[in-house]
Amino acid sequence: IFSSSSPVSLSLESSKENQQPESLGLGLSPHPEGGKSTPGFMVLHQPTNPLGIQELVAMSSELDTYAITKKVKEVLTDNNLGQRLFGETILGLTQGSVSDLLSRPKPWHKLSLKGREPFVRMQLWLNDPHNVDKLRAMKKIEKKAYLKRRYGLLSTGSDSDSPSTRSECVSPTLASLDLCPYSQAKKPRVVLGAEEKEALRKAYLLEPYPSQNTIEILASQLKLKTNTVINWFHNYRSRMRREVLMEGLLDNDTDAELHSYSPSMTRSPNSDGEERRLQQLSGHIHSSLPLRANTALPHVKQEAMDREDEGKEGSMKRESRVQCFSTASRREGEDSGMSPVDPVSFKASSESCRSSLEVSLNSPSAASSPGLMMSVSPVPSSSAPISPSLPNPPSTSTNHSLDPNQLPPFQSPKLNNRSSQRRNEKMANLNNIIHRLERAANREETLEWEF
DNA sequence: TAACAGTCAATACC
DNA sequence: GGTATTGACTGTTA
Repeated sequence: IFSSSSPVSLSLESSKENQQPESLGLGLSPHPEGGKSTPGFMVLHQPTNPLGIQELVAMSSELDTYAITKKVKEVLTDNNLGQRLFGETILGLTQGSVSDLLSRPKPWHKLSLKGREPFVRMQLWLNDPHNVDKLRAMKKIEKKAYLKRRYGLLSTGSDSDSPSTRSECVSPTLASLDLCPYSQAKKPRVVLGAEEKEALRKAYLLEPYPSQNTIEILASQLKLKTNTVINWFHNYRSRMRREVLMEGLLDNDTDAELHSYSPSMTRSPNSDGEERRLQQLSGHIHSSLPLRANTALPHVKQEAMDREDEGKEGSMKRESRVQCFSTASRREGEDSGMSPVDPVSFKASSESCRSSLEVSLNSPSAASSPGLMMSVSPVPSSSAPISPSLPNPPSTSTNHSLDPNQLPPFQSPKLNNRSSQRRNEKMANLNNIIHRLERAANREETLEWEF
């Protein structure tokens, strides 16, 4: 995993003799710069290491983040150790972050220094021969503390600020007495409805980088705060990007790895309760977009559109969008190897073509726009997912993914949700898409990208 | 200053 | 009870 020339040589192979037990093991403080800490779990983080974690990170050569997370997951599950315990004790992260990291590790070269930190910590932890024992010890301590609290033996001492309780008030009684200064500051979490998400997703497909105006229109029509819409776009772009990175990572992986990897990695960033079910029909990021024609959508149309001849402009705009997308993917194909649907690469072309993105979200032109075309209809790869030379021209074709009647029959999610065969089909489907896009980009087949 | 990376934490899911 | 998802936030970057 580490090159031999690495100044800091870490290896997945645990080596007892070449490491200071505490410095390469659990001895690193998760927050060397005095950042937010996780009280109650610092026992194992005595700052005995002469090198700070950041130095280690900076000196470290490339790590195989995928191998590390895979190994960590293995160790954790084999030893029945939870992500929360591991995250708070070893990484200084919360359970959700750990889950995220473990199921969707970014490639090393795509990580910032800060982003590399948890992986270095994981590597150090893996190198520690007593890693599991230490975590088990922590688990015991936690359990004891929990029992103490539970059976009323809790003093106001250190137990009360353990991670499991630190976000709460000391007790519900105190909270009800308004003695908790944070109880009123808490905002209720916004939970977007399925239709809102769908509308946002469609808007994203049309315009991954919406203008302020578009954002405001979206917000008002969906009755959301503009910040919520902005955040949604940020998050979605970010998670899209990561998803694409993961696909790339998988692409380079062996078939055996593919089979053994966590099913969650093929999930799209848009998965949630309802959509998880839809993912039976469509595994990856593009094909999982539930584009139902009958969904109520906000009418997002930029003002300029009103001044133009929509009928004539419509098809031209669609062509223009295809052209833009093509440019983006060609550029991508040349450098990082990222997928052509990466929003970063899309941005340049998107912006340069922004004036051509004036498409009503619920207009027929939107339904058949190439942006939506990219959301491949949810058919298994075995049924020829994409044909660059589909017979129907954009202006007259009906997008299959928009027609609920064309969806495969709905099946119980539990029947095949974890089916590795289906997963592989989906992955093959995605790879097929990407390769076709790249090939088409290289050949400049800008008008044949219809799926 | 917009977009980003990384993360938290509420909540849904298994 | 553990894990995954996701809206919101903070700090960084270009």
